[in-house]
Amino acid sequence: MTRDKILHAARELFEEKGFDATTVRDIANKAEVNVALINYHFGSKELLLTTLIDELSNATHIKLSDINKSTADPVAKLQQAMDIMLDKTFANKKYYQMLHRELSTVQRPQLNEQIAKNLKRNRTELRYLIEEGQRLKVFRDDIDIELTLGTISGLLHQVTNSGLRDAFKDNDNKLKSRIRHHLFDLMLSFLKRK
Amino acid sequence: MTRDKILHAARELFEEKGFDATTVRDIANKAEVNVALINYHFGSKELLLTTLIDELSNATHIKLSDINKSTADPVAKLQQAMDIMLDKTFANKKYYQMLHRELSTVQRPQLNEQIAKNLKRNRTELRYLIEEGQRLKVFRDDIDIELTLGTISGLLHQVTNSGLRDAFKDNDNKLKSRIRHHLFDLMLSFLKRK
DNA sequence: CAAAGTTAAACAAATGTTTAATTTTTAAAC
DNA sequence: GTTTAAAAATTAAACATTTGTTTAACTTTG
Repeated sequence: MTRDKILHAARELFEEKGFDATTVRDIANKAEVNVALINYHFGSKELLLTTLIDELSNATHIKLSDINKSTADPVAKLQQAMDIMLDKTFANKKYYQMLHRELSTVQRPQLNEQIAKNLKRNRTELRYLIEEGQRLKVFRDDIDIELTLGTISGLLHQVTNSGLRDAFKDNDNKLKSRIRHHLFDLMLSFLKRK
Repeated sequence: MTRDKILHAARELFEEKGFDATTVRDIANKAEVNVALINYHFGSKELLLTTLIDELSNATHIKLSDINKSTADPVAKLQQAMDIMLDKTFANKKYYQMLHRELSTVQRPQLNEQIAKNLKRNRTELRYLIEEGQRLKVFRDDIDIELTLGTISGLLHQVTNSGLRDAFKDNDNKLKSRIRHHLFDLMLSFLKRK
């Protein structure tokens, strides 16, 4: 189907080169369809991107709510959550790269809203998980939760955006287990009551 | 001087809207000079950016080498270093935002090299500081240094790129001291030997 | 007067989008 | 099952802007 061919080609190009650097003709060529079909099916290049993100937001969503429902202890829950986040992040590295790249621009403000809302969902669940750990007196309660969440997403951002150039000599699996270990170590030595 | 007027206008526009979204005519208008003068003085729009970053790299460089030379204990040194990094980061927020925005694109690879080299200087000094703390048996030596550095720069990246939207309701000074406190707390509970 | 600096205009290429014509698909009528 | 007409999809071409850059004439400076 034409619509899907366009979406597929657009995803690859937006993820690879970014929205601005990708022309509608690039997309049309890769999808092997006529240029005009992009505007015919999506209205505009920008609406193509919004549609794409909308459709991918569910597929890439990091679902932590199940963990919150379980009765495991806070430490185990946090580890599960971080594992899932790591998996999703690595599985959709290019996609997150694209989101952050687009988020860093100031044009298209409503698209920024869309992306920010998208990324925010994970934070809410993770915050809840930490707060629960605090209520159960397992985690310290004299910490800055917002910045704790920022620490985690900051590190994951480094993963997706190759801020870790040197560490990136490793292959993905090796790197993932390194980050996993570091993140557990870091967060637990910070969060756990002494 | 024309050259400086252009550089000054270019900095403001690149920091605000980004390189691609800024046109040479934007720059010429803001600098109140003729468009052709940009190419006359700098050769091209891209060379204008490289020149700008070159000239700013010294002004914005986070100089940690003095700290490394001192004889203070590792904890104090680390705190000093993080203080300086925080100050520089806040003082040049828009500038770092621009660097990371540009770094996230894949066009202009040699410019990426330039920026990466620029950002890397800080990491080297900080790594040395931590390694020294390890030699003095003050810091743990079973940690992943590369990812520890990534954690710090990841958090600072969140600062410059408003990944901390919610926390950003605070003014800069309030936010800076929050981050300072969090960073000290986080890093010391992670790094210090028990 | 020669070199450097400045100007307005033109240039060439690329961009997202629209148009108008043509083909294909859909679905109802026979 | 075939016909038929409206709707949907596709096409090539054109369109209107915008872009960074160059040119050629000029003014200013040393």
